[in-house]
Amino acid sequence: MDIFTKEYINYLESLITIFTVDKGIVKVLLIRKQTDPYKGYWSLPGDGLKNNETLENNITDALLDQTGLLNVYIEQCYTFSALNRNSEERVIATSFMGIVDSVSAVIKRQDRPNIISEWFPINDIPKMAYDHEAVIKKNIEFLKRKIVNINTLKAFFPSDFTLPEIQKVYEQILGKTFDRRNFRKKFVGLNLIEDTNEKNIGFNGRPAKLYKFKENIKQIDLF
Amino acid sequence: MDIFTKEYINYLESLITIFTVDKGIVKVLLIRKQTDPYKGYWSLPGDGLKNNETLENNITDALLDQTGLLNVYIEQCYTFSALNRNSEERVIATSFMGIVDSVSAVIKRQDRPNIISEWFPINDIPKMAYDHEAVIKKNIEFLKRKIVNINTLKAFFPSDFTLPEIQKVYEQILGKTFDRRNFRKKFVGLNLIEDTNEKNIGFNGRPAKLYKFKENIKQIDLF
DNA sequence: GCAAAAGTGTTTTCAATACACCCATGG
DNA sequence: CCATGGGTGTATTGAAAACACTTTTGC
Repeated sequence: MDIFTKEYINYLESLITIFTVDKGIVKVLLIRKQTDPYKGYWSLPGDGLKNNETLENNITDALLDQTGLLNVYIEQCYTFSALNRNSEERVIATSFMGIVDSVSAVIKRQDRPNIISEWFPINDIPKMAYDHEAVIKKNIEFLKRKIVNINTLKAFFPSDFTLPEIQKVYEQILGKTFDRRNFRKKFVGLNLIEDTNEKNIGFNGRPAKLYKFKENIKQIDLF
Repeated sequence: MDIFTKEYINYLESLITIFTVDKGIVKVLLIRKQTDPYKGYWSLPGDGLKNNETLENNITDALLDQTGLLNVYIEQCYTFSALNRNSEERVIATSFMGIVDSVSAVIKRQDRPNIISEWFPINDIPKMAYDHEAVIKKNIEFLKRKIVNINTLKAFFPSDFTLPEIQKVYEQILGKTFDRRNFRKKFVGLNLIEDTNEKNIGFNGRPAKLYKFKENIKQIDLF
């Protein structure tokens, strides 16, 4: 190949939309820009790609460095190559979608006072830097296709969960509502979960049963 | 950003798996490598990405230049960034999936005797250069998810088609068989196609009816 | 005891499946 | 007239949808 010349030099970055569910609300993790351009706007975690690392390593490292999140379930979504997507020089971005459970979501690094991060509900995204709003949208679309997969869902709920919780996650991501009885009937019928015989006390109303996913469930699509 | 330094310099290429259906067989377009490395092996069409073009423009141009194919339905699939995927220097590849109908598929450029291209059935792929076999696999998986979409299917059959033809395409890509009567019932029931009142003569057996897609059909998923 | 949210069962409806015979063409 | 492949209709099955009342907790 003769592509190792000046006009073929490109710069890449990885970006990630991390999802979690916080008290029943599906949220994404954003970082506040403290320098121009787009000072005060919000942005996705991510980093420039060095030529000795893979995109997957890069985004995993960036995530740990910027948010302290470890062992995050990630999937590659899309590569954005519009010439004007970055305001300065031309940078290509590969976006990822990530999921953390609500417990891991709170363990964020506090030793970086210059990194301000915050969880935002997916239908209440603040003003975003660069093309990051379009990136989030694309990644939400990706999640929409993936959430029907049992492993993707499991990333939200690695340990105990209630059926109403899971139903709410589906309803927010898929943008439609389900009948509680039919949802339960279908979900339990799939034989993927088991009752922990514990209850989700401390909330209004009758406490919901706590379930957990069985070990070694096979990869299937629900819905 | 401070990423515009030597260690952040990356080289990219686009690759595309073009699908078509030829006498009922789903095939992909490959190009024979005539120089080392991998001389005699087959490879996907594609090209290095200059820093003043988008991936989509790049792959469209490369396709026209290398195969003469124009107005191809394309969708981005995946970006491969393994350090050793290209045998020489490190090159990142973004793969696309493309579809052409059987009529357009034969119009290939003959003025490039040094480019040898050939259509191969998807279950009879020859020995591939670099990681292109893995790329094809990933792109076939992508097509598998996309073929249920009416617009993707339409790219295979922009004009007349028969129901047995479409059924065979589904069967090959999804890897399962359908009952002829049930397939027809469902497909016709979707109200997406209209009878052209012509027949597919010249083949063995009773000639199949020719249909065409209606104008302005809304984007839906079948199956 | 009242509000809030969760658990439970039955009926209906519609789509998916299974299945067998006849029809139109080429040779 | 025979081989080949395409077109058609019906009965069955199963999953999705619709729907109302009771139960458990917090306050």
